[in-house]
Amino acid sequence: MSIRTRFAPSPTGYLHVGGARTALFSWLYARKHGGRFILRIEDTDIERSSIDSVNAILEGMTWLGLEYDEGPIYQTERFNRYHEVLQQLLDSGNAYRCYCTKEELEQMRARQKARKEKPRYDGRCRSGAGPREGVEPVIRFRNPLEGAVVVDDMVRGRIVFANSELDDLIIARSDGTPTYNLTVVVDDLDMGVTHVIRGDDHINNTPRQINILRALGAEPPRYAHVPMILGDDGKRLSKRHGAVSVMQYREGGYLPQALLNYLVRLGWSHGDRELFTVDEMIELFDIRDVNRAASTFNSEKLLWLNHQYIMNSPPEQVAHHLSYHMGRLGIDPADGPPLTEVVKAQRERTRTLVEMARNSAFFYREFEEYDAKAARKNLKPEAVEPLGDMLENFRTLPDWSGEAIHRIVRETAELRGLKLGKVAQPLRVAVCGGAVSPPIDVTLELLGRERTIRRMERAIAWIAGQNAVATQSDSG
RNA sequence: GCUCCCAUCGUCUAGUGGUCCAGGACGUCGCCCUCUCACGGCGAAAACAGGGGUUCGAGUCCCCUUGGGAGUACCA
Repeated sequence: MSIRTRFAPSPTGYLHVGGARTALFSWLYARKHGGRFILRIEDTDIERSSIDSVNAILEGMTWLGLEYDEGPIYQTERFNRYHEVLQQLLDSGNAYRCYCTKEELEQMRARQKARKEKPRYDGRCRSGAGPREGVEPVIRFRNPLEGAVVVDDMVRGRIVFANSELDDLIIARSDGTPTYNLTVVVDDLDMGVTHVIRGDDHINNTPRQINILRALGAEPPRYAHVPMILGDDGKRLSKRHGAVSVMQYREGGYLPQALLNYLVRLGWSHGDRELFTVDEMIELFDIRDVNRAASTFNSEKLLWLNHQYIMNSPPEQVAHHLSYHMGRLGIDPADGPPLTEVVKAQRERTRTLVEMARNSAFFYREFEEYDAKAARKNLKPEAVEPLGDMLENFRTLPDWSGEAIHRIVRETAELRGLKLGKVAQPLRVAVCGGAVSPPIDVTLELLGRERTIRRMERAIAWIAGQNAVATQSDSG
């Protein structure tokens, strides 16, 4: 039998990293076994679902490259089917109408809690309650009273639930709409899902779903409950923990590959390996190797991984993603050196694309002003002469190459009896505005002769200006 | 409260009864390289939650305690 997995988010917010990892695991499992991966949108809670959320989820999946083979399937389009199953359950006696009011149920729960019991429906309508005026009934599933449900979970092993712990859950609201536990069961059944891979917050729902499945005369799929991802405070990851939306990582300058690699290693490992291409993940991943314990999201390690991918991915690929961030800064890459060259020059010193874009802006447009600290330290009167020397040489340099530029910088230092840093640093600040850039020869080569000369002149003038101000205030 | 799940360095993890005075990675701290920032190289500190068993032998199996998490909805 060919394997079919699914990712079934409810569209009540963006795609967050926890959901993305669950989706990744499902996707990998299907890919590894040559099966199919289905995307299903669980939007039966009309109050809380939104089209914006659907789009946000789709956008996140696309950016990560988790393409689905079927779907998206919307549960709201399957109401006829759910009603059919509901009727079937009613007819077979596996479900019944319940006329208890919300108030009654709340009181029941309050009393149970006061007695330190587990709050649950006591089954008062189970043996055939008659209609009550002004009460639209809900439909409840008639859960077996005795016996146990055994789940052989692919990551947890065997879990046993006593039916006596379960109550008769609501499978249709009083407005007739089906609830989650019914729709998952029907959908997984209809869609031929063979492996349900989901967060372990669903473990407690599993025995109920299995009971419904059995009442329908179906065999349950295999289950794999993967652990949750916790925030820095040890609590379940949520919107309170800041950047948890997948798309926020795009904005933050992360490569989708890096996020995927980080996510797959959270709860799964293959010996001592840290870096996996997507193809390697598909080859090596096994749901049985997934950890049982919850893990904490560590932004520092993600940053390191992102840097690894920036350094080791093909420059063209990095450049492609970088152009998005250049665009966000209002920069047109046509106004300067090729982006792939910038990537090669910057990749070792920037851990995110946002950083790379920001630190490379000077290649494409003038910077507003010098970094105060860098200027104070390097653009001093004693820098004027070496800068002037180099400027003259640069004007007449026959070939504007890194080697030639490097030779001039080195010779200037030797001629003036200065350490290389004393010459290179002022030059760096002059052309890029700050104290940090790629090696000076690489920087100048990419920047081009025109811009280099203009900025050196500007720096020399600026130093003179500073000097004049200082002299003035001295005499005043 | 009740039910279920979980427990190796700060974090992610390796480890499936002996080869573990516990290995790797991130981070941290030294040193080296160096025109800045980095990259890179070398090195260091850092963990089997506690207690009982089982066994010749336990991080590895069992039980209890403790600590965390989830569920307990006419949410998914």
